[in-house]
Amino acid sequence: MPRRFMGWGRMFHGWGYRATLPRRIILEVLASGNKHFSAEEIYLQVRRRYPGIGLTTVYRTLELLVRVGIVSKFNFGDGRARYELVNEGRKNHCHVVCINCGRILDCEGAIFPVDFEKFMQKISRKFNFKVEGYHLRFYGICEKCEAK
Amino acid sequence: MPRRFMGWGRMFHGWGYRATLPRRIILEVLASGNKHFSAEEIYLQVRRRYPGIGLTTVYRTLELLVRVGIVSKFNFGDGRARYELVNEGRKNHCHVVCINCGRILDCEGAIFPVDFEKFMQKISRKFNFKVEGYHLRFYGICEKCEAK
DNA sequence: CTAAGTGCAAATAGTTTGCAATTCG
DNA sequence: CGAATTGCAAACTATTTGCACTTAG
Repeated sequence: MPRRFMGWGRMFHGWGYRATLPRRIILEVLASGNKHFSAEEIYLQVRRRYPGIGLTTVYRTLELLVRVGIVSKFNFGDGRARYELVNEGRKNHCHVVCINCGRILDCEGAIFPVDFEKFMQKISRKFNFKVEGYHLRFYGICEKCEAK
Repeated sequence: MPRRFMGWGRMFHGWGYRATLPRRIILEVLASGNKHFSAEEIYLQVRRRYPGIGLTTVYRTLELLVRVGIVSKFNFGDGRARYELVNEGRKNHCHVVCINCGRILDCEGAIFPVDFEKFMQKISRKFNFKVEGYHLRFYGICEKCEAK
C-alpha cells in the first residue's frame, strides 16, 4: 500500500529542502514496497523513470532522508547498507534475516509477546543510557533455503 | 577475566586448523576484554606482541573464527565490522549503542524481562523460519554524551 | 538571479585476493 | 617434506568528495 505521491514535495519543503524530481522519485521508490533497498537498487529503480539520475544523488538524498528521520539505514552484514521508509514515526524495528540467502522480512506488528517499553526503561536505568529505540533481528533459515 | 591461554592451540587443532602464533595471539586479544574489536584494533593489539603480523592475517583468522562459530561479527553502522568472542555458545546478543559517540556496551544477562525462547518460536511459526538466534540492539545517548 | 542541487570523475576506506615465501606438524 | 599459512601489493566495492554545470524558487 504505497503512500500518496502528492505529499512528497511538501515534505521536502517542510524540512527546508528543495523538492527536486530526483528526490521525489527516490522517495516514491522507497514508498513503493516494504522492501529493504540498497542504494543501488534504488538507483536502478529511479533510473527507469529518470535515466539521468546519478548514484551520488541517491546517496546524498538517502543521507538527507535519514537525517530528517523519515528513512532508516541498516546493515545486515552483506557489505551494503539497506534503506527503509520509517513507518508511522516508529524508531523501533524488527527483522527476520535468512543467514543462507540474505532474505529480509519485516516483523513489525502487534504480535510481540514482549513489553519493550518496560524493557527499554530497564536498560535505560541499568546503563545510564537515554534509550530512544531498539532494533531486534532474528537470524535463521528461511522456508525456501530449508527446502533445499 | 581473560580465558586461559593454554587451550587455544588445542581448539584450532580441534577445528582442523594449524595453531600458529598469529592465530593464538589474535584469539587471546579477542579474549582479553569484552570489547567489540574492529579488525584494525585487533591488528594493533597483536602487533605489540608480534610485530610482523599483517592485517590480512587478522581478517583471514577472524573469518575462520566466525566460520567455526567462536566469534560473532557485527555491523554497528560506522563502516567497520566488529568482532566479539561468543560467550558460552550463545547465539544471541544484546547491545546498547550510543548514537552520538558510537560507544557499545553488552547487555547480556539475566535481567531480560522477556521470554525470548517463546518469542523465537512465535516468529518461527509466523514466518516459516527456522530461527536460530537473535540480536537485540538498543539505541540512545550514553551518560557521557548526555552530560555535554 | 543565485543558492541549492546534480552528476561526473576521482578519491577513500574497509576488506579481499593473487602469489611467492615461510612454517607447522 | 609438503600442504597450510602468511604478508605484501594490488584489486575490489561501497560510499564520499571536489568541482563545474544546472535548476528550483
